[in-house]
Parts: sequence; structure tokens; C-alpha cells
Amino acid sequence: MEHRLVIGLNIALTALRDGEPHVLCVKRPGGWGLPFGRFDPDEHRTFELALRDFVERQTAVPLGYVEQLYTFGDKGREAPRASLVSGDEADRIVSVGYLALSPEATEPSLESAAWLPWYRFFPWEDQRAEGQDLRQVIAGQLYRWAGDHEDRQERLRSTFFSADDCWEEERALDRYELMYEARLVAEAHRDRDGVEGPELFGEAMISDHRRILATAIGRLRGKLRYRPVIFKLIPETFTLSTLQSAVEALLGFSVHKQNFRRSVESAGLVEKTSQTAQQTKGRPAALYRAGPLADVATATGLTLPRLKIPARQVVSSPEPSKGSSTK
Amino acid sequence: MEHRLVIGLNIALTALRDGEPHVLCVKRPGGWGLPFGRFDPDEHRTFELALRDFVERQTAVPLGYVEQLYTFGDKGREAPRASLVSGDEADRIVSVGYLALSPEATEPSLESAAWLPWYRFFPWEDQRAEGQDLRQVIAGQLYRWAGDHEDRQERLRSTFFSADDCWEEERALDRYELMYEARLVAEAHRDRDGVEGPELFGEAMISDHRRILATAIGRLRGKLRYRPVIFKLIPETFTLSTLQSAVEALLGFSVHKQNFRRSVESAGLVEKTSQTAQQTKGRPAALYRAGPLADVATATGLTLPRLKIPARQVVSSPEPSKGSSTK
DNA sequence: ACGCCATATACTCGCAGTGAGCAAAAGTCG
DNA sequence: CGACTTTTGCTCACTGCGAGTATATGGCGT
Repeated sequence: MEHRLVIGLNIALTALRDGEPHVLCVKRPGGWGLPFGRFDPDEHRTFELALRDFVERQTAVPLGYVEQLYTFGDKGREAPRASLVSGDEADRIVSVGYLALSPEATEPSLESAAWLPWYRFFPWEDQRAEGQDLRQVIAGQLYRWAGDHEDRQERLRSTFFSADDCWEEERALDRYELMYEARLVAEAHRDRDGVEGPELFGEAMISDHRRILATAIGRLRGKLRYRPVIFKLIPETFTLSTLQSAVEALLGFSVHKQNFRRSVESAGLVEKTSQTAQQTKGRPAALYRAGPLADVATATGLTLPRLKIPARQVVSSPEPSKGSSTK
Repeated sequence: MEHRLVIGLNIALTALRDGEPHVLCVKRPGGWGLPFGRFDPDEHRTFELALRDFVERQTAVPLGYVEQLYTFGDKGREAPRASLVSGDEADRIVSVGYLALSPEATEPSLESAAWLPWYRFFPWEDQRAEGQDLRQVIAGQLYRWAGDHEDRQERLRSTFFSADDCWEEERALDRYELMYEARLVAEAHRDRDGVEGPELFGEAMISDHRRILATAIGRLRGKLRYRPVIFKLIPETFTLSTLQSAVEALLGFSVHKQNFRRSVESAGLVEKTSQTAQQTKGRPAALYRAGPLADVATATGLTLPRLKIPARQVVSSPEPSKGSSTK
């Protein structure tokens, strides 16, 4: 029998809530997943219109900036049994992933929808503060998986444990794929048989949605560097500290404060308003708005003066250092 | 009646021939087009396998590096009458565009296939030497189209006629879209009615294939900067001059020779072999090969020391001041 | 009112990367 | 042998950025 082709649209809608990146999720039978819908060629003229239709109707959350990520067509990409979009088991599902950004995390109308923090699914992607500890734990597991394989070790080094001050935040997808191969994420066991692994990290999502989210995170992080997309995620006016911590939350690492402000100011990405923000502690900060040069299509993004983590050195030996699993 | 969904795979396969970028094209009833095929879910496990199957079977040209570009799903994207992939007029065609790179332009077995130079379709994308003149001509047409519209003028300035030394080579798609909107490319007339425009630039392709090619060019150019993909397009060993002119041909502008070699050498992207190249004129050049740090996944790309064009200033007067084109 | 604290903002210093160009080296060709 | 061409080595100035020090400006506790 001939299989029918179905196109599913998936969207990783991101917004900041209390300064932390969240993604809009929908509760499904098998767990959390991204909002998605089946693309109906009779009803929708373009993918993007279809998307807006789905999300806004299902959850009443408005979509702002939208960008196509990738089209996933591999057979067996979906979990074996799960046929979520179509009713017919025999259909072949191809899914188009999208990234969307919203300036605020509007409460979804649908009860089964919720904003969940990025790092609930990708704890290892947050390298601020104690993310370092987790990295040690994962390092142990990953190096055990790598064993003597030169190539695996090399991959680890380049994606996960590179020289410490050159953690490439935008390679979130590569890292997820490593975790998958090393069977450190639940999906790896669900998709194939169920040989239990040592320890699992992050919360699973249905189907390949966590992979799509990883793609979205990587893309957004990369884009921050060369396009001023950050302004799609924050309110009209903001303090430079707000701007900075938004950036840090998305990137998963901290930046040098003084240099950061120097770079955004001199690049003309922001302009000062006359008002100042009021808060509890410290000197009141000036309020800024996105400058005239902050056009997403044209302008360049942010320079990111990485902040070196003072203490703690690089990941060195595959030293098991057992015991303390800091979950 | 319900429309069926069909997925078409399009590929922009690029290789260098005599140092100039070419794309593999197939002659179709309506003109030249990119190789493509219909994705059959029963036959192909993944998109990429399907692609390799199509191209290698149809033209006997092997695919090297492959990368997905974008998925085009808009209705009316295809030319009205042309229904090329499927036999059924009523089908809705969604096409997935791919970029592929080959180290050499193997002669295709299929008679209707041929390698055609990029700049035959995008003459304005070649800013080396006399590309400047053409830019003047197009400038005139585009500014006439822009008229008083502030926004249009701004778009022109940022994509086409930015400060002269900051021509953003990777925005080939933006430029094509401008040309389309201004009806300076044949497709614009074909897709809507046929109000003849003033003058048309570059050769047309069927369907939206020229748009896909523009996407491919832009992506490849962008990628050159941050991934060493260039080595997928040149032979195993090469002289630095070869490397440089390959890069220049792809980018469409010239780079500073001494600084270029300094950057590739110091970045460890290349390593010297013991041999030297032999040619007719000038001092023999050392042969290099891709260095150990030239891994596509990990390493960073090239720094591109732009060469300022000595004579001729910014776009001002369409003055056709001929000069000695130093090819 | 005064001093403490926390944050915002200003400014300096040094180095590495990069843009630009000069000059020598090593071949070919008449 | 000298003219010519292309490769290769090297210098120099400037800018951008990493890093750090210092000052401004508010709230708050006593």
C-alpha cells in the first residue's frame, strides 16, 4: 500500500519569563511536546500562515518573529508507535521545524499548554554559575562512552569540553546528538529498544521535539551574534542590565558587564531614553530602547565579551570522580 | 476535491570549473532548472538518500558535501501552469532546497544536464573587476523603482549599495528578491501577468529555481566565513593562489593577497607539502593541503581581508569610466 | 543625618588581530 | 642576461576587545 505524505509543522516558541528563556509546550499523552499541527494544503496558503493559525488558535499566544529551522524527513525519526499528527499509522510524516520569538510569555488559553524553561530539557546548556558541576558529571559519562574511540573523544572535545573559554554555545544540537548517541537522554532508549543506561539528563519530550528545540536554541544563540534578534524578546524599554541578563540567559554563560555595555552603545544598537528605572537596590539604571540601527534584517548583532570563570579549571582527565551525581 | 501533497527535492550542486563557480543544471521544456526529483516515502528513507539517488542516477555526478537550505511551501510559488514534478495539476508541491558541493565538475552523463556558471544567472553578484559597471546600470533601474519610497531606498542601500567596501556578499537572496520585486528579472513577469519591464538581468530559470540558487549562493558565501567548506570545492593539494582565487570567485570580490595567506596559514587551515606547483609564469608556488584544523564541523572559516577597489568611488554617477580590467 | 551597600556608569591600559603596503625571492621568457 | 611575473617574507599603524580600576547614585539601616 502506498503511504501518504503528511507535513507537520512544529514550533519552538520562545519567550523570556522572569529573565529566563521558556518554550511553549503542550501536554500530550506521551509527555511534553512542542505545539504542532498538520499542514493542510487546501486550507493554508503558506507554512507561516498555518503556523500562526495553529498556535494562536490553540493557545492564544501571539507569534512574533518567525523563522524556519529545518525540515526533518527521516524515517524512524518519530517514535515507533507514536503517530501524532495524522490518524493513519501508515502515513509518512515529514516535519518542518520553526523558531518563533515573543516579547512576552502570555499565559496560554489552552489548559494543556504551558511555558517551560529551556534548561529543564537541556540542563547542560546552562553554563552560568554551577552549570559547571553538571558538566563534570556529564563529562564522566561521556568519556566512558567514548572509550578509546579517537573520533568520539575528538567530538566531545570540540562540542562539549573545548578549551573552557571557548564553549560554543550555538552548538546545542551537536551536544544533544552526542547525548543521544551516548544514551544519556531518555529518547535514545525510547526510540530503540530499552537497554537502560546509567543516568539520564534533562526531561524528555515526545517524538523528536527535543531535537527540534535543540536546533532552535542553537539557531537563536548563533543569530544573537550577527543579528539584533534580542530585541524581539524584551520589552520596548529596558535597562542595560536587563538586556545583558536576557542575553546571558539565552546564551547560557555570563558576559563582561562594562564591555558589554560599551559594545551595544557604540554599535548604536540602543539609545537612551530620558527615564530611569526604579528598583530596590543600587543606583537606578537608565532606560534604553532599541536604537535606529537595530533593524533585524540589516544590522549586525552583539559582540559578546565572554566572562572567564575565575575558579575551576578545564575538564582534564576522564577521571571518573564517581559518586556525587548532582541531579 | 482534496489536493495531494507532494514533496520535491531541489539541489543546487556547485563545483568549480576553471576556477569559476558552476551549478549543475538540467534542460527542461521551460528553460534551465536545477536537478530535482519527487520524494517517494515508500522508496526513500531520508531526503539525503533520495537526493543522492536522483542526481547520481540522472547525471552520474557524485554528490559530496550536502546541506539543507530551506523548505518552500508557498502556494503560487511555482509558475502557474508548470507542474513539473507531479503529473497531476491539482497537487500541492512543497519543495526542499539543498546545497551540495563537489570538488570537481564531472561531466554529466545525461545529455540535457550541464554545468553553467553562477554568474550567468546572477551577473550582479560578481563584483570583481567590471562587475562594478553593471552595478551602476542596475542602480539606475532600482532607484527608479524605489522612487520616493523611503523603505525601498533603505533596502537598496543595505543590500545593494551599502558603503561600497561593505558589500555583504552573503545577501544574494535579498538582492534577488529586490530584483524580482522591481521586475528586473524575467521570473517576475512570468509569474504574474506579463507587463514588460525596462530591462532584464541574468538568465531565468524555471519555477523558483533561481531563487533556490540565490539561497544556495548566499548560504555558501556565508558559510565560507565560519566553516572551512572551501576545501570541499578544491582538489586535495593546491597553491595558495588557487585557494584564494577560488574564494574570490565564490564571494564575487577580491581579497588582499598577503593578508589572506597570513590568515589561512596562521589559522592552521592549511599545511605545506614538500612539492611545488609548476606553471608558466612567475615564481613557482608551494603546494598546500588542508590542515588538520580544517575540519568542517569544528574549525572556523576564513578571515576575508577585503580588497578595496582602488579607482572608482561609491555608486554615484552611472559614469561608465572604462578602465584596464586586470583579469 | 550618616555611613553602608549595591548597582550603574565612566575611563584607562595593553595586546592581538587586521588593513595596508614595501621589498626580496625564484622562477619563465625573450 | 635582463625584463617580467608571481610568490613569499616582513613591517607598521591602528583599532577593537579583554580586563581591570574608579566614581556616581540611589536605597536602607541605625
